[in-house]
Amino acid sequence: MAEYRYDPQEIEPRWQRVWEEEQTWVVPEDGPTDRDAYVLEMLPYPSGEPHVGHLKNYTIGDAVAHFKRRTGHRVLHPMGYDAFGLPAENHAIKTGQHPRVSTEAAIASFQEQFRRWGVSIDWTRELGTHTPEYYRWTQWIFLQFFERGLAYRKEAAVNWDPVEETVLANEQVIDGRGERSGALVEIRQLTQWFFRITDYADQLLEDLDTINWPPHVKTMQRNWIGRSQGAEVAFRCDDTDTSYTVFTTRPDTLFGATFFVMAPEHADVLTLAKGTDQEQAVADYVREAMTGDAHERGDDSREKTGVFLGRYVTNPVNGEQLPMYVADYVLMDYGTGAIMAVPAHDGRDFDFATKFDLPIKQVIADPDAQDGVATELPFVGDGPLMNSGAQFDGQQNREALDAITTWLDTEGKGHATVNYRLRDWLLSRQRYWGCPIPIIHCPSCGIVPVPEDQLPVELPDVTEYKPKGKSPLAAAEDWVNVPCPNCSAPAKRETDTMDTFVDSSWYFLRYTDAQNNSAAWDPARANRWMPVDQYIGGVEHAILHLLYARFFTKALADLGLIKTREPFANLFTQGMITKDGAKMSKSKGNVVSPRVMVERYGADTLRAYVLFIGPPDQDADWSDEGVEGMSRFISRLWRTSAEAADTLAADPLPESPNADGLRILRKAHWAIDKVTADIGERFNFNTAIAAVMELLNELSMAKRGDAEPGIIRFALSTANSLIYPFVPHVSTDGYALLNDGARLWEQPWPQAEARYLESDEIELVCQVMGKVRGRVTAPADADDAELERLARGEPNVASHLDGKTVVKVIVVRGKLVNFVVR
RNA sequence: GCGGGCGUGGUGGAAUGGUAGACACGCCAGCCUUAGGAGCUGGUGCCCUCACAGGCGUGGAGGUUCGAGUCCUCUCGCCCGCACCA
Repeated sequence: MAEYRYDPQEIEPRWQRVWEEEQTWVVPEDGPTDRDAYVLEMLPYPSGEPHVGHLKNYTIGDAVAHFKRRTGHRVLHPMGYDAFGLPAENHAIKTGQHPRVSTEAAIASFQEQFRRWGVSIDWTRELGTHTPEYYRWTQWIFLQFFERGLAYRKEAAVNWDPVEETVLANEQVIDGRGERSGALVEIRQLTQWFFRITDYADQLLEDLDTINWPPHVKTMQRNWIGRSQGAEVAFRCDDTDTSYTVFTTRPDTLFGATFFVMAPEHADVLTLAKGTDQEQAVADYVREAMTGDAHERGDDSREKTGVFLGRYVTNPVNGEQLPMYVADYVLMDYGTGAIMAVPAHDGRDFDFATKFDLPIKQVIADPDAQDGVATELPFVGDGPLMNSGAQFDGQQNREALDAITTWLDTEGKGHATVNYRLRDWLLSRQRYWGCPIPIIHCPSCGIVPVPEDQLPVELPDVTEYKPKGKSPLAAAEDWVNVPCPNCSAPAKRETDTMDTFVDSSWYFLRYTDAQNNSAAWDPARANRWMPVDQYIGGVEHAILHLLYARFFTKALADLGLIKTREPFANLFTQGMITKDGAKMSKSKGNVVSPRVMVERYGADTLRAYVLFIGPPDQDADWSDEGVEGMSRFISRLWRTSAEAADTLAADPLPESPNADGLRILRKAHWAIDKVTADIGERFNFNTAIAAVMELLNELSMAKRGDAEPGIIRFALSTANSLIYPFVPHVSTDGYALLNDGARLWEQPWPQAEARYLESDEIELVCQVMGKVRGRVTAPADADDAELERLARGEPNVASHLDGKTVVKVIVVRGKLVNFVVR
């Protein structure tokens, strides 16, 4: 055995050279289009060098791509880089090095590692979102959206990250802090660019039913979109002769409204208070609320604050006068920025009413309480209405909800409506390293799109990357000052850049036609490949990237540029690899470097290890010992193959194998069946690898017995063939050794033969009262009576039946017999 | 608070309602070796036992079933997402 030494550092580059020279993974655009498959992993953000999370991501994707190829598909499996972004820019601020330089160094390192790992990528379609060849089309798409009103500019209260000195999208604010900087976000009133993603709220929600995604990701998207069915109801303020609309999901509680609350940001708050003795108090409160910390304001355990406005509105259902308040627990950006308060049936309103000593009026009877009077308020359950006028009293509240809405509608006082939590996507960033927004501001023409033939608007070089409240691009005066494309008067370019999530919202389309210099893509090519058959990435993108990409796809479909309305037909979200139970980070010093590991063990061992560590959708903890174990297995697989190739006669499979041969043949077909299902029907890569381990264990010198050489060779070839999607190099090498140089990647996937999946004998489990008392060998085709007879004959079973009455016998053919005794 | 997920040996994890712990790590013993972070063989849930036989065992408590890790109810713990969203 000693002379067969597994050397991944020799084997892996040797096969990589073959695949590189022959362009094995390039998928041509000509040829038949049936059996096409598009396998895609989320593109990496290139920074430093790849980590084990990348290794896992691309290993999963590569396994799927290889499996699909060998089961007869033409597979598109491309790679690119999400290359714009803040880390490179922050690095530039610190060092003065152009972000392009550090980014491209990182890209080079990623390319080198992906090749070293042997990932089967069609490199002819490689892209970087930071190249003018790519972002030209990002800008073009922006202009298409602009023309259709899907991209627009408005002044709004937006999230300002004081550390990054840029605005952020709602999706990038976590617990009131900037996603990257961790700094408390401030609210600023700014004019910014938005995408009208809210136009697609319903479609984004409904079409979730048409795609095969993990349920928890769908749920997260549903919650984020936050569709609420309810009603808009108008409350009139007679003093000022104006009407205020509120949104409520509970029109059934309208009769219980006892006061009215507006958000501090509401435009009319100051006007309403004007001339009342509350004027000063309101002004003070609003100023305080607007400058306060947004996160603290969002804390629902904080005591309620607010101020009386000195005015009243009329409750449209009963004419009652309700005092108006301003309070910061009402948010301007949900609903209408004003609410009707029903303290008896809403916790927040209840807290406010208690603090300000406002009336609390129960209008839904508690079915569990005598007289319906709830023992504890607020009461949020269901029950019949009370105190709601003769017309509605006694009706079940959920039914009354519709009745009241209908009544409001006929009275012209309100109507049914739907509200969303989803906000339009704020895409402007006051930063340098991003895609320039192709817009020119002209003093006379206003907002003018850059004409298509002037694209791309290239990012100019600057020397100062640090933002000073506005984009660093503003300092590039030669670039900023341009004639207006309309009237030729002096005008200025937009100096904000786009959120990097814009870049990654359409890259999967570009791969289908990556080298096209006259269009973003040829619709025929995009329609050929789209949607992506299998998308793979981290769950951290469940909302941001995955929602944005879906929005882009729908908008582009409405523009007639593609046919598909959903980008990713199947989604797989991989779990994180941790070390010692913690997320890997430089500061913790627990980072495992794939580069170092691959140098020590070879790529195949690492690839197999990250898949064997556990189910790939779950988090898993890295173990150096585990890698050792995988290294032993891979090495044993190769050594056994190499030795068999040298020492065993290359016989065909025998007509009638001996007992050992048959056993091994059966094990091989069992493994084919198991691995095929584990890869093809689920993502059970860990158990697929375990099945190949079992097969190899069966082939050890001690266990192979008298099995024929032809069968040993076949079983070893099968082991290599089955494990190929995970460890392409070693399996290709072993297979070639065993099969006279045959190329494994060109072999069809093995087929399990039914006649070897069944044996003519089974092990019959014998139970008494559900407890296993023995096992006997039985013919596979034995009938129930025969199985019962065999089970009764098992000595230990017999002793457990002795002196008992058998009241029932359960026979499961081919499996077990269970005696129920008394 | 709302929504989703997860609790199985010393460890990672396997188990269409039908043999709990596949496969692997670790550990123990043995072989081989000048040596081994190499290779090979065997053992390894816990209790009791020389062994056989037995008892216990999938966070906890009930239930359905001939039979429950798996299905149902309640409960405890952990993780993730959203959260003053009217």
